[in-house]
Amino acid sequence: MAEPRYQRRKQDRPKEITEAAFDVFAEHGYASARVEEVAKRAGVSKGLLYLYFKTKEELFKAVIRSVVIRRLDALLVTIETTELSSEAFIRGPLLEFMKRVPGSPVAVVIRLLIAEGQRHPDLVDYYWENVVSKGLGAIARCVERGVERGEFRDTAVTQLPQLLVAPMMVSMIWKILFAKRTLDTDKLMETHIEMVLAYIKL
Amino acid sequence: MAEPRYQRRKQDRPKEITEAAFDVFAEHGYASARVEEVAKRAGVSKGLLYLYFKTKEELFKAVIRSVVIRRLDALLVTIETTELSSEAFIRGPLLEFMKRVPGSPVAVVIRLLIAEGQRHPDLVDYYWENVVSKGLGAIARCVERGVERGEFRDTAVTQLPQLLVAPMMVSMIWKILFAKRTLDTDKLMETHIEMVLAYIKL
Amino acid sequence: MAEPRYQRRKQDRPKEITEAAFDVFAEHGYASARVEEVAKRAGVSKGLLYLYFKTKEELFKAVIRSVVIRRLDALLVTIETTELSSEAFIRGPLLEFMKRVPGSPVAVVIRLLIAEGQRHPDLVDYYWENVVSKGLGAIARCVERGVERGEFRDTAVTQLPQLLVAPMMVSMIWKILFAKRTLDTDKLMETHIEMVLAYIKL
Amino acid sequence: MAEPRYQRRKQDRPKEITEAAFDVFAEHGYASARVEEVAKRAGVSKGLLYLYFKTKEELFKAVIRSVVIRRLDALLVTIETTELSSEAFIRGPLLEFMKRVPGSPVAVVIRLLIAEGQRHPDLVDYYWENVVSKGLGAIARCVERGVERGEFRDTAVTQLPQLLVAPMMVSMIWKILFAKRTLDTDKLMETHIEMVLAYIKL
DNA sequence: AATGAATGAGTATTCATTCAT
DNA sequence: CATGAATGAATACTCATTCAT
Repeated sequence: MAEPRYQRRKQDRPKEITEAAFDVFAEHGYASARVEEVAKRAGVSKGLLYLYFKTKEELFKAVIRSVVIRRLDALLVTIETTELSSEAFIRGPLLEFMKRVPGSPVAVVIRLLIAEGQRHPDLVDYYWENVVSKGLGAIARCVERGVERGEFRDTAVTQLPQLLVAPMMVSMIWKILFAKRTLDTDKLMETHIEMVLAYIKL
Repeated sequence: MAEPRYQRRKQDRPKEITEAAFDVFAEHGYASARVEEVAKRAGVSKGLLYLYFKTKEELFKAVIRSVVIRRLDALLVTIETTELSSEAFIRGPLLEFMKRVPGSPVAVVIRLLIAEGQRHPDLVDYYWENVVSKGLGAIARCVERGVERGEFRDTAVTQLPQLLVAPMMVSMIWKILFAKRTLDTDKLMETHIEMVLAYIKL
Repeated sequence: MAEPRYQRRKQDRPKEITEAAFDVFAEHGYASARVEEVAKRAGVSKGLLYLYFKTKEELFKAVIRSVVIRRLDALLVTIETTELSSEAFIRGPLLEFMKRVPGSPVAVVIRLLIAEGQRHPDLVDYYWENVVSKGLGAIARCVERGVERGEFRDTAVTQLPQLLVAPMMVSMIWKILFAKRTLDTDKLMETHIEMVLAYIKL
Repeated sequence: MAEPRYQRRKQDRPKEITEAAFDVFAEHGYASARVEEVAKRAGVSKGLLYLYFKTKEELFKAVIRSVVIRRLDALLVTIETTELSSEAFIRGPLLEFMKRVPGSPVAVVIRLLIAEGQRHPDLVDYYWENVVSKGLGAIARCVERGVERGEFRDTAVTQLPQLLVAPMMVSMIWKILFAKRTLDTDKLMETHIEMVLAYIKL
């Protein structure tokens, strides 16, 4: 009767909890987030929460990790397998991806990492390995391939993929801090990409 | 030779305290910073600290403000009064300034604001008015002048000075989070400026 | 044989705590009472205490209220339903009641109210409505009935029931302040009642 | 030029301080009164205050004592030397005196004693010896004299002078606690005296 | 004598974590 | 597994008192 639901919930518990935790951390930051509030929002008792996550810190790490994994992989695969020219890829899928990031949970994670990173170096390492280094590596390879194919000049951009994503970072910070001051972040990123391409195209 | 327990330095106290507080907040963030440690580092009793700052929050705000004011004004004045061409100014003083920021206390303040901004909107407003809006405004005017003088094309950059400072933001975040992964932030900014100038120059 | 550290007595806790708190407030007054001592006497951790009472002030109010409610109602009912003559009632149940008050917890509450009333006007209001105004009202009605029945003259006593309870107040204050100086408070009240009755009887 | 004032102030300092302290204690009670506020209101530095009174408690005691002494003596002398009959004295000077008390500083002192008495037994002793026992003794003697002179019957009132002052106590407590509920305290005391006299007169 | 900056012990309150049920 | 009552260490803030000036 009600059992299937019960079964299902049991399976989903960790996810339900990290999702509730994500919201709470997003709202209050790590230090000011209450474990109790996480439990309440997850519809779970405090005790049960501690059954799944040994400490608040564990929970925090789980939250960061759970958000991180998803999104990126699709992009990475596309980069490796795409048949588009590098320019087309940058103008298309990459720009699209960058536009989505500042409003996504990733922005929250970045904020949490900036705030708490110093006290959780392993988390930063994790994030570095799974997101930043992978992401930047993929972009670098995309540019490289453009160079190899004779689309692009060989410029510092090949070594510094950060140059491509910089406006995404700015947009993210802007949304976090200055939400009430409008900024056309799409335009920002489009123009930036334009600029970069003008600079590197042969 | 014992240090005097009493010192009576009403004039210097606020600065001594905010400086100690800056260090502590920089290390731990707002929530995890202990008032007692601030006092200890300032070589002062907890009680005295509360004589100068009514609450921990007040102290935090004083710290943010004390860091903010200084640096920027010199640059702004230079922008308004310089006899350099816009290009020369951007390549010279502005780039220099941008290179210095990521390693300066401003980076710490940014980090604190990103972490705590949501709970201290007045602080964000303060920062916006005194730093961001002023700074971006000055850069925008510099570009504008370049356009007026026939140095530059009229591009989106005129409306989006964020495009110029984006790599500075990236460098800052990088230093905060990934200090141990080297990144040639100077090269990053130089290349970026190169790119922008190539894009906007007639 | 070690006492269990955990007890789980949600039902009884509030009463256990307010009772301990009553003792502590009685001994030290509000301001000098330490929450920690209340907890200790209640055999409870400080944290638990705050689970039941949001603040020390809340606890204080709960204590006052918990003492107030009880005692009076029986008397009030008796006054309304008694078949005794007013004189017999005053000489009997009322006098008995008055004799008991100065040694009862009510005396403590009065002391606390006198001490702290100014800073807790709502508590004074509460006490006024639930005790003083009810009690004086009932006594007034008792006298009035005596007048209606032709037992008593219509004197100022009808309007000023305080005249009947005055020696109870004196006895209370005396016990609070001058416990070590003996005073036959029973005799005091008996004589007083005698005096009043002599004055109002036809 | 300004010297005389300086001299004068020096003489008056203790009085100025205790007067300021009286106000502050009256407003906040002992525990919640700030020494700093006393100093400020006395127009004196905290340090100087501690030159005159070793501790807050000393200051408190000085305040209590300073208020106590005055008023009573005049009455006592009058009682001993009056040529009025006892009845006339009670109806006249004594009643007048009683009427003045509830609105006088004495009421404040009583409140402070009720609140703090337990922790300052010596103060209670002091008050007992200098005020209560003297005052009640004098009233008792007045009644006694009435008995000796054949004005009054020999009743319990002779032994329990509290019976005469009871409504004064009630009025005092009333003003302290229920200031906003009107009570004709003069009428209360007049009627009471009437009652007592009717009871004890031959 | 006079000041008020400085001290530090003391206290209410919070919250991650535990554990009897 | 699940609960939430219970714990207690941690921490911001206060205020009587001291003492260099």
